[in-house]
Amino acid sequence: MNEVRSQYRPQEFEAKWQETWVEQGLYDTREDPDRPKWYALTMLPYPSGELHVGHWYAMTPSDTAARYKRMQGYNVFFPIGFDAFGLPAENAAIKHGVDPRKWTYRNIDNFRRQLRQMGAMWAWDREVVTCDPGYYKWSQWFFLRMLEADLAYREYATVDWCPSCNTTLAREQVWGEDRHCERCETPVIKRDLEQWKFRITKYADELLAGLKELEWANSVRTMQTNWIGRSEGAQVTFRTEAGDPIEVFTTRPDTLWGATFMVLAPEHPLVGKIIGDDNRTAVESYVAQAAQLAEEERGNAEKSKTGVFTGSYAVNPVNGDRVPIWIADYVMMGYGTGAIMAVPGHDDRDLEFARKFGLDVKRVITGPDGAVGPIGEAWPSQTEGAMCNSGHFDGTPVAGAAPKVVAWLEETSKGKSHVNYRLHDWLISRQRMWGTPIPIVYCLACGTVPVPYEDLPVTLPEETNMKASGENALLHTPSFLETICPSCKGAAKRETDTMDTFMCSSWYQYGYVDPYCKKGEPLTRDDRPWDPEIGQYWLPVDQYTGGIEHATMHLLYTRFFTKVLRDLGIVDFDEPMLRLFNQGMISGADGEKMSKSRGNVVDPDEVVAAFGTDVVRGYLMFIGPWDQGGPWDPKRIEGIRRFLQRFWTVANAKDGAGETVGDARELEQKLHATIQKVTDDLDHFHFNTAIAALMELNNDLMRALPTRLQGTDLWNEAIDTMCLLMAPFFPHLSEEVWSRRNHEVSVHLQSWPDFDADKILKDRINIVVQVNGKVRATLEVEAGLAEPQLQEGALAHPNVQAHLADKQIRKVIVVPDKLVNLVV
RNA sequence: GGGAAGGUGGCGAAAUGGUAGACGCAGCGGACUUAAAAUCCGCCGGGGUAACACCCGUGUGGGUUCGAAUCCCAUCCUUCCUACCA
Repeated sequence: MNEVRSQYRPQEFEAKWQETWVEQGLYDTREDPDRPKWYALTMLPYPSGELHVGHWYAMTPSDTAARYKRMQGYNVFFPIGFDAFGLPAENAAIKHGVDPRKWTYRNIDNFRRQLRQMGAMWAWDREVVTCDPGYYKWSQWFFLRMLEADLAYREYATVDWCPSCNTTLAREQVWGEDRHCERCETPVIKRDLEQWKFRITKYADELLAGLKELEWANSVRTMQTNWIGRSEGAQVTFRTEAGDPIEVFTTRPDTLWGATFMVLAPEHPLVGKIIGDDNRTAVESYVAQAAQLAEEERGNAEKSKTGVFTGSYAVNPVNGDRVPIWIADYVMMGYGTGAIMAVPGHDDRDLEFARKFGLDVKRVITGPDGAVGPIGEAWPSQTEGAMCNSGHFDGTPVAGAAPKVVAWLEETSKGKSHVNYRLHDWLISRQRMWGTPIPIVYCLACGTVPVPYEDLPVTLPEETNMKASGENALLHTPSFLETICPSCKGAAKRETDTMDTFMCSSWYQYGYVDPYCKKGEPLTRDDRPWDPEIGQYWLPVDQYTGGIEHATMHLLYTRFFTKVLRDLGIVDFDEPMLRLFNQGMISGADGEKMSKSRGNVVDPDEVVAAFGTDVVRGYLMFIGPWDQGGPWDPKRIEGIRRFLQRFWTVANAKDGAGETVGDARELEQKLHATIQKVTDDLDHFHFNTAIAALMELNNDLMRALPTRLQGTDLWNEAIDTMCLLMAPFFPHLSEEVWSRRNHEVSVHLQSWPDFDADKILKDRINIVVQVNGKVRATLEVEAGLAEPQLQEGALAHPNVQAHLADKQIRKVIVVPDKLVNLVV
């Protein structure tokens, strides 16, 4: 038989099928109201130098899932595009003198070629490139609409600045304990600048509440919840003895009576005003020192506390206590009001500070034993104890005390209920040229003037004057910079900051449905960025897939953006992506993160040349659970190649069937069980176990190959079904085999196979017999055997009898078709 | 300090209350071959046995249950996120 077996040579047919699918328009997009739609979206790539095997890891399972939905009868939309603005292009321009536009489009060409090699069902007819003016004019249009709605604003504030990238960053792009730039890992510094921001904090509560509705992984929802950082409490006004108000935020209004001092952040605006003359030198040098200190050291909780007394006092509004005002860098200007009331009796940090500087410690909540004993350590419990030393609140149980105190604060105008968020407004200004220009003009006469809708897009200049210093080239490009004020027609200058590229990716899922809508026409305020009918059909996204690294960046921004679009009347839903699956990361063969410097990067071109696309796809899906990631192991890719070879062998077998009788019933059972298993696994993104199930069925077919089963109707049904089940994973091989079996219409236009539940039931079943829960025997019996017979069979087994010996059977547990447990 | 995900053979893993290790890699043995590659067949957690039996085994210690990798409590370790957050 060996001589009739042919070799599986994917290189001989993969390219052919890719061309055929394009010719046949197999993956062209059509809105079809008669079929249910399924919008499957995978995070769009940034076209850096080359496609990485990490892209394959993210994208091929997404494609498999999309293909599966399509075979189930959905009209599937699986678009692709390029997130094409960003610093690498600009850096290449500065370093090598290449035009960032040329650099980017050249990379995109290469990406397209490599993406086509995946054999994925991309909707190329709806491709989007975010650096095309036809795309970014809509980003500018959104900006203008948000400006009108007071959701975009300009503010002079302290911002994070990356000295290496020469630009400001959003809070979300500052990472780690040392507060480094997300891109280049340089620690950021603080700068005071006038910057554009989006009012994402306005949606904080809704962004929190919406998470409950989403079929997203817990980890992402938790990360967003923590990032938004909602805490309930009260804002209370303390006053200096001179009468200046100092607002503090506290989550423990029930401990107000225990405030024995106050602490301001060194950057607090009141600091200059309240310094007593005797303390001026000390305070000023402390503030100067704090400004010098890197955030990383300030942020380090291990560091022992430092601080300085201002010489001023404030009055505690609830009991009139005179409390000293200190300055210390453990209070951060960026959270709450930048000032705190310190309650050392009930807060560890305040206690540490009080001890170090000899400040009063007062207990206003009774301890666990009900005593108001000596202060050993801070007593932070919010559930045990009762208020004391707190005027008429004495005796109030601490559980539930806070709302009562807040109500009283409001009645007496000493404070008010307040919710504080960790979330900051989204800073979108970037001092870089390779981005979407912010459509604003600055005029000496008229001030800040938005570019009129009909003048959009504000396009980037063809030629730019790149500076080796990395300074924004737009500042040095007069053709861009110098303009005319839309309002007074006088000379004016354009905003040279561009938008954070997360702006582009906040709405790309909408851009895909109708790319570059209103080509060439002047825009108006009332235009729509995509045809509402097309949008109505496809939106929102049904299934999103991508890495978890975007949990508090892109995934938060795009949710915010959708809520804005809803409030602008552009979409009629609240959430952009209903389901989200986060794949893991593929690492190098050494288990380390793939990177050029480590030399462990796998080039997809090379492995595809060696093994073919289908093998690479299959290998990536077989590594392990998709959300877990794992190392690239060059040896294990052989396993998938062998599997596909064996399928090829089985599927191309002709004649040569042997004399032995195969078990048809067993094969039929396995066939239907496999359909069920693969269907169920694909529903849950369990690609690895789905492939294992396909391997099992194929192994059974290998065993049946030399029997008389080969060539029977059942055999042919099994091979055809294998083609269908394999099609989403291995689109080329299954198409090749399908066509060799004389099917005329593409395997990818077939329906997903159904299984027959009756056929999955086995005729004969192995029953486990346990004595005291330990397996002592197995019995092969016919399915559905009644309990008494099962029990009888179990007792009759010699090994079971040996274990029963002369013991008394106390209890018998029988699980039909599964096991008998004898308790003695 | 707070949170999330994990911990199972030599390795990637499977099993979500019912035969632990499916499927695959590596390894070992065999067939084919002058030989090798490829391909095919078989074995493959540890101890134990001539072979069975039997004993041990899912990070660790308890618990629930006829029965636990799976559920509960405690604890250790790994990875990630977050953090003087008031």
